[in-house]
Amino acid sequence: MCECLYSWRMTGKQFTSVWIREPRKATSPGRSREEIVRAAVEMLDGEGLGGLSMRKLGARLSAGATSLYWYVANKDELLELAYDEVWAEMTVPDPDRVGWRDSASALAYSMRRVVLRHPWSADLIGRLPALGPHAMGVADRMRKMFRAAGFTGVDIDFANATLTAYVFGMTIPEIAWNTAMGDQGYDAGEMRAAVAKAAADHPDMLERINMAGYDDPQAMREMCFDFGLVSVLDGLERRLAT
Amino acid sequence: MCECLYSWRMTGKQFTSVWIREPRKATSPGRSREEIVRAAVEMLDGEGLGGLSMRKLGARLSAGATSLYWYVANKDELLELAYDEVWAEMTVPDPDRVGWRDSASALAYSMRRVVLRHPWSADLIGRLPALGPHAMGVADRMRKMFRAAGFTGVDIDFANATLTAYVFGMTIPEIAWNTAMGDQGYDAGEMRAAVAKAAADHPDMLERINMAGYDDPQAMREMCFDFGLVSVLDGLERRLAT
DNA sequence: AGTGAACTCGAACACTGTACGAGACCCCCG
DNA sequence: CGGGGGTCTCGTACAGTGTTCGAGTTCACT
Repeated sequence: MCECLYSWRMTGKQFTSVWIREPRKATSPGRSREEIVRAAVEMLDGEGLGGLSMRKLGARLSAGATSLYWYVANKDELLELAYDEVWAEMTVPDPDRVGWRDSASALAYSMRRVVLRHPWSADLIGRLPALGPHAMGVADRMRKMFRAAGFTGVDIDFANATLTAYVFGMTIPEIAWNTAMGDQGYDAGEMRAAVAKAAADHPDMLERINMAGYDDPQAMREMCFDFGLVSVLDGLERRLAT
Repeated sequence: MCECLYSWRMTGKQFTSVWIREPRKATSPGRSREEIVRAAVEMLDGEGLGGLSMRKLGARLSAGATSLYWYVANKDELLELAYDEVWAEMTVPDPDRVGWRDSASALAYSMRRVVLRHPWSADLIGRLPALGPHAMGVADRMRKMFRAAGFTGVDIDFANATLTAYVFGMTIPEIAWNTAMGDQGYDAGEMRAAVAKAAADHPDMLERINMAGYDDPQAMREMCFDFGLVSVLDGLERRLAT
């Protein structure tokens, strides 16, 4: 499963990001950066992170592989651009209308849904800088939300980081699981047996595996997410009390 | 920054893991699987995930590149093996002696430290199945811990997942930041200016960037981690009250 | 008509993981 | 002593990857 491989190129480059570099003067020709990013997102949605290659993306746009490099400096830069599109789909309800807790809760669920919808983004979260306009927008609204809740100073950012860490920390493995299982049909019994084998030395773990609910992991994970979210929000609320 | 690239091979393979497959009969020749994994971990520690290639690893062991495939089916499998070594370094104090809360807290800090020590593992967390003996051991001890705390049934696993999600969700971006900054000297002022540019449209975000503490991100992140951890543990404690 | 910028892209480079098959070693059995 | 036959090594080759380079094309404007 999880047939993945990564690589960090170790070129000692400067800290850069598409959002920081001076953008190329827009000239709106036939091909545009927007069009390229859109096609990239489609390709990523359809084939996953490994399914996107510059050559294939070029072919999809009826262009030579290396033509894209006119609009985009890097593949990484392209990924940054695509990544920001994902943030555009996350919604933060107005805390002044629904209260900060409901707002935070809705945001958490929105984040989870969006990432599940674009599984490739899970591999980018926390690894690519989220400095794009959409990511900034979400961060900004989150700050307002936690400020409305009563947090002040650095605590606003701490609360922010805590909630984000929880949501993504919970969702990332969920996606890995989904894609591993989604490749071919998922057989609960077979799966259980496989994991049981790995847990053979730990009777306590075996008990867990044989527990009710293991057969419907979808529902289980939803319950788990909610349990954790309520806990995190309770914990944050407690910070406000003192 | 973050000059990374990933790829998911899309071969529709079966769900497998080193820990599930029947292991090759051990014959202890000159080269051994243990030795290979040890060398791989060293290489990963030194050069990061992208610094490990089968050819280079082979060269380090004075072996041909493809010789390793006798001991290891895949690069992924090798990574699974290396990954499990990381779990071996995480410690869970006995909850019966120090109480579940201190035990959980110490574990969280231990996890963070270990992952920071092996930054490459952050790219594997939640993506590779953690079914190795060491990962199982930690999971087992965590179950005991939360059971000792008073959780029952699925709540044990929910609490487990919540804490893990928080710790890793907090630590993963921390590492991305570290490696991006570590490549060359980190200049606080320059960095601040760069991010400020990205946040130009959000005065609230700018306020954050100009806040005290932004110059010592190391200390800041430690405080942040603690803030979130206390919140999460408070939230979990609250689940016990009802 | 000429100039220079905007843009395209084929070829090449240096990598990657890994399948395959030929060979080397060595132990054991006849 | 003469072979198997398993264990193990590894050179070669293949199909990819991101990216650089430089030559070529198109086109608007002077």
